[in-house]
Amino acid sequence: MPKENPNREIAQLLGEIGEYLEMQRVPFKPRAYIKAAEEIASLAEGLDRIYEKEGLKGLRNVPAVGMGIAQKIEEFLKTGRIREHVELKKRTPVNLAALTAVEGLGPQNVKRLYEELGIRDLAGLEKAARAGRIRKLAGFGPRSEERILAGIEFLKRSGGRRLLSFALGEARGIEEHLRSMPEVSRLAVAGSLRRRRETIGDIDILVVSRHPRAVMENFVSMSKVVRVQAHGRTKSSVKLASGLDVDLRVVPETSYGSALNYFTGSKDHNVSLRELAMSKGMKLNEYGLFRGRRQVAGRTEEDLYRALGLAYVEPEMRENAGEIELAKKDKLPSLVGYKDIEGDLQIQTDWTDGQASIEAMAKAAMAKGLKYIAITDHTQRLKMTRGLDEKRLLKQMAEIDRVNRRLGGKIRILKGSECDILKDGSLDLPDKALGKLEVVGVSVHSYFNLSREEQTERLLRAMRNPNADIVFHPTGRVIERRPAYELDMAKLIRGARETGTVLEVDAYPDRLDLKDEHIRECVRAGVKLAVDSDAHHPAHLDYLEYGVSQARRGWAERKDVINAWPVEKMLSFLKNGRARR
DNA sequence: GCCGTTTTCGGCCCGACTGTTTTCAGTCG
Repeated sequence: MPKENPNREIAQLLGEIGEYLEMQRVPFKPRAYIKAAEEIASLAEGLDRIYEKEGLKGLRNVPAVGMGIAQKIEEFLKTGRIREHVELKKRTPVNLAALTAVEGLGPQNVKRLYEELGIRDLAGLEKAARAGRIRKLAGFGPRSEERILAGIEFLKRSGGRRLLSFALGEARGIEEHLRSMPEVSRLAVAGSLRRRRETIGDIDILVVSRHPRAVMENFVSMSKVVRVQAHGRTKSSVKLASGLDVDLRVVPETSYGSALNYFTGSKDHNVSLRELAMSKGMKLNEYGLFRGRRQVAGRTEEDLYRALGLAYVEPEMRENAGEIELAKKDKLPSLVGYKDIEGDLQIQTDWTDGQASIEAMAKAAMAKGLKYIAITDHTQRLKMTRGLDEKRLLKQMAEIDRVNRRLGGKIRILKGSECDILKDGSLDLPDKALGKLEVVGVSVHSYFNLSREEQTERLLRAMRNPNADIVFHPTGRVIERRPAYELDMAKLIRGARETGTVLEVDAYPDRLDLKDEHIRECVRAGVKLAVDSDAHHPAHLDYLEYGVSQARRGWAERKDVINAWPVEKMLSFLKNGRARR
């Protein structure tokens, strides 16, 4: 298993320090630690590298990290531990992260459960709950005990988060169900789903209705609901058979915009908006933007942002990552749109491990409104996919010519390849063969465990090949299943810029590779992207949507995405790239 | 502990719901 940078572990330790301090009711400090932990967890670069390069000063440049926390990080990097964490843990020796991951269980309750029942971890918690010991504690009861058991069950089953694609499917089903009610006058899916995060913890749905009771009743009695966790007048919460939680909120029409904004998040984005509202002598909550008692905005999100002096911020950008500053200056990027994609540059067929013919894939793409696709089957080294050698590749090219003629120009099928990158960075087909293709993708399917230096050099060498146009799924990660191989991303992006190579945003639901933060770095560096479905079946062309979300989360505009361009412009860009190498 | 077009000191988002409470604490988003 490749070794990952220390960010995850440091984030966990700092987060636990925060929760321990909360346990002791220390004011304000807990939030500082927890905030720092969140920032670090989402940091692209390893803290070890930052510290190597710029020392304490570099660490302090990380958002939410000041002198105190920077020194704790330094301590960890030097000694492998943080003394304060060790001390706190000694006082309350529990597996804090695991216990507070149980829904409804926070630091205060963990403390009581430890002190009164000696519970230290999930196993102990489960045992005590099953034995009916928890309900005897003051402040707890049978319901809390039940909830704890259900929380443990969910953690065991799902690890807590699901893929975007999965959650989106569930959400759209519920959306359709509720929209069929005459009592529902407006409905929106909010939360991290609306921001299109790559994994989703729960589904948030917002409804405007004059008859909240009827909507709530219908919602909690849906057939997929296995448990009702809350059932109030304006808020209900259920668990679906799939294990996903769904929250439903009902608000009045006049609050729709502010509620949608509030429930879309992110939390950090909202906090910043509220602070901005306060600085302007107003107050923002889910019911509206208020000056004194008077509501000045909140019926729509647009009027809300306007009243705060901001340009409208697209949901995918609401991560408090600089978007508010840009919105103040009306300098937000104009994100690539879901309908901007003109072609798909990675498609497999039944020549290798795809399930449909070239023609069937082309027709499916036409039906989706695409103007061009590249057929990019695997190459010979990938034996299990019956990868193409030079001879079969030539045959396939002839077949593509035939299909193109048959389809009469209604869609253009480009000749391409997903050419394997060998261990030393050379490519799996001779240059002479690759030179005949219009779109050459290159990708890694072996030797995931090379050292960071070797892996980076391997990819750089592949990019220097005069025929390599695009690096497919550049980091190789599979969400929640396989971490990315070790890679110096900054170096790779520099290499892409120097060689004019395109980096892919692979839209396959469990890949989403590149990640949003890497996309942002590409955009900043002027490296172009290709958003591809990686389809192995006609239905997979729908995955393009997830790739576009990902690109939008990385602040990509149309000009950054080559397959959002007309085919001739796209091809001449690739040709220029080859000429530069 | 962090942070700064009110500030290097003095703030730090805000409301709903649950469970077990008789007025509220804990948790969540």
